[in-house]
Amino acid sequence: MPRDLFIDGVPELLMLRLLARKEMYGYELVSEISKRSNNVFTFGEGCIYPILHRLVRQKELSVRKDTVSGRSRRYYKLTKLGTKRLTTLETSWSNVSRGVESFGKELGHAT
Amino acid sequence: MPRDLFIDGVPELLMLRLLARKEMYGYELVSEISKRSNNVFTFGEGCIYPILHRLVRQKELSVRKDTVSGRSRRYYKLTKLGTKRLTTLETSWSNVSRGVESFGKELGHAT
DNA sequence: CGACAACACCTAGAAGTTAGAGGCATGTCA
DNA sequence: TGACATGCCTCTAACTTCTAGGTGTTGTCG
Repeated sequence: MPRDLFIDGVPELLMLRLLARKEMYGYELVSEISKRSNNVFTFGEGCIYPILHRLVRQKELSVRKDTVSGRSRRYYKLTKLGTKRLTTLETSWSNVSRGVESFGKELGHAT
Repeated sequence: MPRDLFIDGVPELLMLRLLARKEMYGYELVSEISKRSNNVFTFGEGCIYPILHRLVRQKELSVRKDTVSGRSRRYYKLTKLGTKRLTTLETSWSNVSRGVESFGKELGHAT
């Protein structure tokens, strides 16, 4: 089965949006994204974790280890760089989104 | 340099939208997309041609050779399969687009 | 004539992202 | 004890776009 189109970059954007509000752990992000999007976006853990690791590597997220009821968790939080990254992604998304929409409109209104 | 985000599938979508109106040739598509999008999207030939070839391979486009003022051109046109493909892409784009927007609104990220 | 831009097509390979499958370990509850 | 949900992680495959090149023709300008 071919991968879903137009998804490129969306997981990262949604993750950063959530993390901009409060720190969260990986598993939590997975279920929160599904829930908040009404199952429109159902990214698995194999999708979320690599992105998390990359963002940490790029110093856009910071990690805090904690243990809750015997289970170790890694809480991720935005750094200043991460905030900039989010802004960049929002701008980028906005450009592409409006670009595609207006492209469609131009074609629809032409006679 | 990292690849542009959120672009995945967009070239194909725009190409199909244009080809749904009239047959066009590769070089024409390249410049038309740049022009129509006010240079928001500037896909090079190396991006357009492989997609064209794949769509023909999948029988979603048909080709017609022609020679205009001494220059040979390959005109591409949508087949019935191609029309279905366009519908699929439009739906897919719509889902992702609305998903991201509503996800943003819930969080208070309205622009 | 000779050089050069514009036109028109094409390929190969790299880069980057998501998806799937699976492996661990812990705590709870019947 | 066994079954199950929670929570973390890795590896590999698959997919798409992008860069950088290559080929050949036409028209133009000095």
